[in-house]
Amino acid sequence: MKQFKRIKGTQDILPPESRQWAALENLIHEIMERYNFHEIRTPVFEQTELFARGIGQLTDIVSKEMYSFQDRGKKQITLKPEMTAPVMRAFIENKMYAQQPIHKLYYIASLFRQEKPQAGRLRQFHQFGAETIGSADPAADIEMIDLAVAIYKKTGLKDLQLSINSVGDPLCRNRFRKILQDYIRPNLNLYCEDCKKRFETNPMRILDCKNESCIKLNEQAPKLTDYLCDGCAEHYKQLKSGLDNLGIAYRENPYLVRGLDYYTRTVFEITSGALGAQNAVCGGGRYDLLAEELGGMPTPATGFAAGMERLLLVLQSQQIDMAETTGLDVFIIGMENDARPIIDKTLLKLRNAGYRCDQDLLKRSIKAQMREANRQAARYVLIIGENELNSGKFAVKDMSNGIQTEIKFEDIENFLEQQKLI
RNA sequence: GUGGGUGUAGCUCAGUUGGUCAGAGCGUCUGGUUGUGGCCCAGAAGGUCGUGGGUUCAAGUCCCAUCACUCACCCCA
Repeated sequence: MKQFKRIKGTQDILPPESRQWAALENLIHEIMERYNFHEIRTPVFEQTELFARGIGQLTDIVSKEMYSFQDRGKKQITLKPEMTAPVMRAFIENKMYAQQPIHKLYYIASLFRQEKPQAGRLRQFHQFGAETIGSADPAADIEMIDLAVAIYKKTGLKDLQLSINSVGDPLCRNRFRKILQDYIRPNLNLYCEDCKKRFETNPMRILDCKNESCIKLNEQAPKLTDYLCDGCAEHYKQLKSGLDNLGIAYRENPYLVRGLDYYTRTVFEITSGALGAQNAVCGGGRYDLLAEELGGMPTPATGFAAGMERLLLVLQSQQIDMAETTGLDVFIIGMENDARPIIDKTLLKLRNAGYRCDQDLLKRSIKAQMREANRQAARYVLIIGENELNSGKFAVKDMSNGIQTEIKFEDIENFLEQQKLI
């Protein structure tokens, strides 16, 4: 028989690994609510055009990485490759601006990008993130960075690096673009092939090139932060002093350019040395023009997105276990068929009372069942065989010390109560 | 799309210049006195050595192809 395999770039998250995921998700919910962000959930797919318009036609994501298809109604559909555009779409479509002037939203979502998989990069992957829609104040950017840092800190992660930059607004960016092109043009033929292509389409990216000779050529290159307009410069200055005020360490990286077209002013990135080549664990920034681009009223906004697989990889490399491993409170071993009703009722009663309990479902020998109880790290084992059926008492074994006592069937809950397991 | 690496029991891997090479550890199962775990001991189950060709008297072991996985480039979370 043919066996099925998962699609390339996808993963099965199995126990016990799934416990790490649940712990991380719980932590995200907790911190987000603490910062007064509220969860938003959007569909896994959207009209293709939403992403083409929102993210930018020329970006790698849109031009070559989207999972797009035509549905039976001949509509162009795309599995969402990122969350900011869908969130903004939902904000506009649901007229959320009419409820109140500012919305602080967060999400945990599965995203899809058809790239070649490698360490820390999958085709179906997960991000959590937040968006503050409605505020142009640098305070919103500061809170956003603070929020991301707070979540990482809470996981116990160490050695993360925060990089920040300002990419200005379209006016100062276009002005800078010409200045930059003028600087590069005389030496353009010395740059790598990729950069030659970028020269017209996205010259800012040339500054971000990792090619050694390009890095050399760029050493004296002008920096956008030196050419910001007054408004953008002031915004950037306030961002930095705000981070200083919170004691959040950052590194200014004038060459930090993000891959999505919608960013304005603030951009930032958090990286970890513990990862391989895909070391960006979080990226974000301000996107004041996206709402208009998607057909809404001009609405300033800022946000970030963080990769959960990558975060979990770093946690693993730093040997941080977020999911406390707890064994069972009670494991019930039965040896007689007649014990079935008592086992079932006891389990129901104890589970309702909040104890973690289980039983053997394979009709195994008592020895095998004891081994199972041990494997499950059960604290107490209740044994019920012929003798116990006759006496109306469980043989109760404390697995931590091997001491065994007898407890009446109906007294078992009181007994456990006294042990203060919960 | 481009390049590198790897594919042997459920898992992690040994398998020398082609000729007891089909193995180890872990895991699983069974047993080590009557109805009792962990440690220890004994035993068992489990693999057409990714797949398909080829070379050879003989191929996990060489050659070719193919598939899968993986890492890196590009880019990104």
